[in-house]
Amino acid sequence: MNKQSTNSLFSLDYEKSIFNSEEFLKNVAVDNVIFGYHEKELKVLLLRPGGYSKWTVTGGYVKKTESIDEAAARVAITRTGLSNLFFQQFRSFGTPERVKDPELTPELFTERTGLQISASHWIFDYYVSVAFYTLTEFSLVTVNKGPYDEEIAWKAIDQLPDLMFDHKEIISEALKALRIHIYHYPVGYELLPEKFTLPEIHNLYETILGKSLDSRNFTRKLMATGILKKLSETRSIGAHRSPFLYKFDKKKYDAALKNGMFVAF
Amino acid sequence: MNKQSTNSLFSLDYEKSIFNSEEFLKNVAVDNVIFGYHEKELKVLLLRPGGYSKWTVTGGYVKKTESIDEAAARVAITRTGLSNLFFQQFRSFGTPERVKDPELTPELFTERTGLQISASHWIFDYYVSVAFYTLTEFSLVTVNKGPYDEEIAWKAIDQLPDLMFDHKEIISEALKALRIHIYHYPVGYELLPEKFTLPEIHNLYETILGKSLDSRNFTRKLMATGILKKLSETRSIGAHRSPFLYKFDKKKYDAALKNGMFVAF
DNA sequence: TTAATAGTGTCTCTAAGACATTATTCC
DNA sequence: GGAATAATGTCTTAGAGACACTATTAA
Repeated sequence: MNKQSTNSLFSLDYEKSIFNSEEFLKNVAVDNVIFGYHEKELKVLLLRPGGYSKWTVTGGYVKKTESIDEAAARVAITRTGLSNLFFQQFRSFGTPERVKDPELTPELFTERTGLQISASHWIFDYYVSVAFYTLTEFSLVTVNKGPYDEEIAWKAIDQLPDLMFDHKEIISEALKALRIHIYHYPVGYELLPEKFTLPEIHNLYETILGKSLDSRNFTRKLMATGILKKLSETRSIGAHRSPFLYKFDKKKYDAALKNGMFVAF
Repeated sequence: MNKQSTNSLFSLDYEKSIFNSEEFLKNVAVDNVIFGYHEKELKVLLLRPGGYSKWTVTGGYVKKTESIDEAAARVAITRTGLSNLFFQQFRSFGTPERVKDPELTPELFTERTGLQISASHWIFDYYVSVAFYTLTEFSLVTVNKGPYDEEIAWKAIDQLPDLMFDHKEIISEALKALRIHIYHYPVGYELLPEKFTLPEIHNLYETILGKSLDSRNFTRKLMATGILKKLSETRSIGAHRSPFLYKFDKKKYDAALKNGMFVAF
């Protein structure tokens, strides 16, 4: 669990080529706030680039041949190794001040990477971040560092370290968007095992919403959506009554994802 | 009403300079879907560039010194002459296919504008549009054509002409976003005269939502939000009972804009 | 039997939705 | 008086929210 590697999805040459190649759109990037859930904890995947004291959310540039959605998916796959994660665009951020940081100057950039890049290069202009959030079960993930990253780690959303640029605001807006999302769409398919218990999904909702929910009302309302199927199996959890297992009714789940639903928790 | 002019906010030299200057961010633009309401009609402000058969929503590039919000506001001010309009970012659009149009090729571009621009220039790469919508009362507006625009006009949202690129989808998403917005925030300050009647705001809501609302329930729910103040004056409307005039309670209106509210119409 | 957790039913109260009559104005 | 529009009250019903007891398991 919580494995970490610097893997072959990254190469130094590849990263270096970004700044000079004609492969990428200029002045645009995607940021992807990767939320990880595991046993009542909601965390976010953060990086600390080498030589910096501050952390960043995962992100990347957009290739001229791919859409912004594809770029966000590529970021998630590169960092987590998992494809087909649920992700959602929620806002774009763009102000001239947003990429100003005393630790990121052309001089320090050169010092850090060994690359000679003119101070008038477009990467020192401000860029617009199209921001997404992604949901995953973090115990399934082997996180991948890039060559310029000193650390990559899951951080609890209520104990965030110092963040670079406006990334604190981006995370806070991502969480707001997720909390609105959860009232209008089903959540959980990527966050729970295939078979799970009512207390497990109850905990998931409480964790994401950051508040406790009455179990009787929660169950009544969740079952009323029709997205769950009760199985006849139970899970043994020691010296306690064994909870029943449930599965998502994938057809109804997908229909609810597409058409929306409303549950007032 | 519905005036039109080519005014000094535009100049040909200025427009030409966009493509070569270092003043703008590359591969990013803002699109601003300007909705205009007047007497039970919801319209959108569209342009038809000279030499094209298709129409576009208003938009523009982003200066390196301004935020995307400022760019969207600048677009609205330039086109309508009005400042302080309500506007809202709702989504960003970015796929390699989105700016492909058989009428927009480097050759045709040169033919149309007389500008020699290399086919590898960044304006022929795809760009990401950060999309906003703006609300205004269209009888107050004097619309402004740019030097490359052959026509500018308000078009009813259910009778849109052929639109360039993905602008049909952008308008459709803007309308969806506006309809969700109207359930969570007050709407009307920029769309109604200072003093207005209940039937007038009732029509506004019916027009935006595209459905009829029971007047008794509508009044009850709208008054329950507290954003309206009933005046003792009435408006004379001919051989009918004179409706009372109302004003927005600006303090409560702004608080509701900031904190959100919920009204299920 | 005890300790821990799972599972579930009922009451109250608010508010959404459906619905029709009276009031005002001017001709 | 008639024609047009404004204004408003009540009933029903669905569901949100508050609340507590019984069932199961294994030590």
